[in-house]
Amino acid sequence: MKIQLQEPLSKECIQQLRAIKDTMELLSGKWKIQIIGTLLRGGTMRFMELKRTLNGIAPKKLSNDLQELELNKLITRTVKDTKPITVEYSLTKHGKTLDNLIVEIIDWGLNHRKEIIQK
Amino acid sequence: MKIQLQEPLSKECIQQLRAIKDTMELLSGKWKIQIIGTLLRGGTMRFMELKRTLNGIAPKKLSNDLQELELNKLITRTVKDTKPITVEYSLTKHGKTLDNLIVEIIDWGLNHRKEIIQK
DNA sequence: TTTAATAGTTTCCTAAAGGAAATTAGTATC
DNA sequence: GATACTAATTTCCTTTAGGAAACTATTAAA
Repeated sequence: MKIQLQEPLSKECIQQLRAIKDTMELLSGKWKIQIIGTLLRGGTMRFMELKRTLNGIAPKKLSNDLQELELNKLITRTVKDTKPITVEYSLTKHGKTLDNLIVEIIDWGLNHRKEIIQK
Repeated sequence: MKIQLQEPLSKECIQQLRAIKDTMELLSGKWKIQIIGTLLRGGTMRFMELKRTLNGIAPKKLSNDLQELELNKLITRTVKDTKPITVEYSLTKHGKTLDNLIVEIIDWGLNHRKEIIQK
């Protein structure tokens, strides 16, 4: 019988696991990446514009997700003093840094579908 | 009053949204990326080895997630005919293509933590 | 004055994710 | 014969995610 001693994980490794957790908690769920991707394409958009483009999202969900993304400094929310009030959402500089990651996610997903289906 | 006509999303855009969905469904959850990341570092590993390294995972969860990853051709499961049975898990070639993506996720997460905390 | 658009919030419900603890079954050591 | 290690599976439970529908409040057009 072999007793396997466990080396404790290195600090670097623990940091990396935490980084994965941070990123995935932010991006997990059905809508968040779609919201960010839509804003990447569309620039500044209003609530109803987002709601229409993200076909099928419930207003509660959109509202909640936007709040969470704002808390994390990925988007800004600006209330315009127009006649019927309008609210504009756009990505922050920090939010735009998700561009590369989203491209990777898309590329991997496209390739994965090929891999799974045709073999 | 302006009526905003909606152009239907382009085929390319629909494909991209589907690719995001595919990738995120596969990687979402508390443990899957950690399992893949661990196998990327550790090469071939046994069930109990994984369980010890992924500090805190319930055996049921590990078992379920491994099955799901195997179904998606990201890992292989090999039963060894040893005295107490051993089972080895390792990444497929396809599974290893997640390397880049995971690096991006880690890098973004590290940077995000700086961005949020110190400002 | 009814209708519609603005941007949400509230309530209620279902489904999925995930954890804890016990169990299984084969083999091997004490 | 009791204990322990292998790799799970089973049962039960709580938490979280997310959807549907109704509602609020303001403004403006028909």
